[in-house]
Amino acid sequence: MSQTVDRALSILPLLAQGPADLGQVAERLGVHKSTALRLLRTLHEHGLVYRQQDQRYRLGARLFALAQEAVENLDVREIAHPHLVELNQNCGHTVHLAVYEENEVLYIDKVESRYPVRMYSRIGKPVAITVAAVAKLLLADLSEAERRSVADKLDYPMYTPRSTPGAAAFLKELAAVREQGWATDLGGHEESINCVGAPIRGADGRVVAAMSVSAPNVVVTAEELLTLLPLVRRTADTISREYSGSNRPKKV
Amino acid sequence: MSQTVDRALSILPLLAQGPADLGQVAERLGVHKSTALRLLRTLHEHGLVYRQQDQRYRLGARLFALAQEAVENLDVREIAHPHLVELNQNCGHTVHLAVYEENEVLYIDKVESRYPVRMYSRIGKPVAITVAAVAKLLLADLSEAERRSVADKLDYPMYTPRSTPGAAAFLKELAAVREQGWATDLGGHEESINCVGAPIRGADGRVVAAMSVSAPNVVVTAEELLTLLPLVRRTADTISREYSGSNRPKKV
DNA sequence: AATGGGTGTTGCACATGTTGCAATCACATC
DNA sequence: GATGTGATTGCAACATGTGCAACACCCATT
Repeated sequence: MSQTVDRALSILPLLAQGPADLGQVAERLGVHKSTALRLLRTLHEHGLVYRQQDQRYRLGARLFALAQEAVENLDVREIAHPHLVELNQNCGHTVHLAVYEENEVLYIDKVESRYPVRMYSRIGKPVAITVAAVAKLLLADLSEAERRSVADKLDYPMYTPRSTPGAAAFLKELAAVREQGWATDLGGHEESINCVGAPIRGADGRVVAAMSVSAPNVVVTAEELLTLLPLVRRTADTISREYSGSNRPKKV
Repeated sequence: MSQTVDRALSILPLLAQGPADLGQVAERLGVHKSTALRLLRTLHEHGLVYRQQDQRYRLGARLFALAQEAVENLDVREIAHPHLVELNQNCGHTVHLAVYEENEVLYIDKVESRYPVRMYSRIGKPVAITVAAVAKLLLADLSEAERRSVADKLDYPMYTPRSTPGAAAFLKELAAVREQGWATDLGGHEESINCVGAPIRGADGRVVAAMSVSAPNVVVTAEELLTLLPLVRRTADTISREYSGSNRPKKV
């Protein structure tokens, strides 16, 4: 909508891939060097872009600070956190909290497993959307049309033989999740890791976030993990109630 | 330098404080509503801004993803990480890695304490710059003029009675740190928490990052923590060597 | 139903801010 | 000291962004 801003913002994902010098930025942006320079300067003044000693540009510090402030202002996260910790203390496994936003699902909180074997994930990192239990929960709550539209847009990487193979299978899985009110990921992302998850709902019943417990096979089998389901659901419901109470919908 | 981009970017910190509606954004930006709308739309298209159900805007998901990608591409971080983990396994305490950038010091990596009592901190969060050991290390390496300039610009909040009280004291401390090649924070940020830190240097000898070990009084006394200093310094030196090797300076 | 205040949104004429060029500078390397 | 690469600046042309005013919309009142 605004050409200049559009160009400037296009620089960010470009630099996210690694540092680049003025010429590279200009070329990949399709503009004259002088134009790129001015845009970079503006980004620099706002701290979103940093200039290293060798003159190349990379993403700057304020970006982290912003992302940090943003995530800390999310109501759900704040309310959920103590409950996630408690759950972690009860079962010892890694606990995740995730939200859906514009075709992406991302972790906004995490409590690390107390076992030495941990799974890799990081707050802010986009979730493997086609297989993760939290992703299924969040997408399952969308309208029929939205689910279809999102499912069509996605890629279906076969992380493991048990990954969701395509849109049809995914939609079927979402329907099942919607029906039963909880979700699993049994080795769909990494062969040896299983998850059980449950949705967190706002006062209007819509899913605002999803949480899950993950553990590797070497610690507990999938069956054992499933016995935690009631506990996970209870925790999610507690958070839902607390969230609904403090956050009465202003509209709708 | 670019008015439009400048205005658009000014929206981000504004939204970081909490969601705002179109009118508020326009007012705080000092522009017409229609202008603010177009800027917000552009930010929205790039995923930096999200529109919630009640029409208000808040920071968007892509911001996290960007910050995430950026931090993962930092060379020092990648090289340092395994060493930080090893150090953590040897001593059990929380280990931090931080860099300096444009008047800010921020954590770029962290390995959690294995003790139940943990200190609060988070990757991406700006460090308490006047008291943290890592901040002292990073600032101590700046030129005399830069140190003076930064020291003057800072605030000196008295987190505890042992916080650095002002610019003069801070500069003196920096000189000492520069001299001795390591730094501490003994209860300067939180009464009961102590840190010891050491610098990580590039091939040209300049400090590129700093690391520290932190532990609360209840776990180890300050004296006991100081006995870890040789280990911390050794780890920092190892990282420095590895970093210098893989990262020969292109210029200067 | 009708009214009114509060939003967010669109179309448009004007001029401001942005663009690309070409020239210049900074700084290596040969 | 010449040569090449990349960053930077000044400037004139004009594409872009701007504010205005009108409109659409939602909700609360009467």
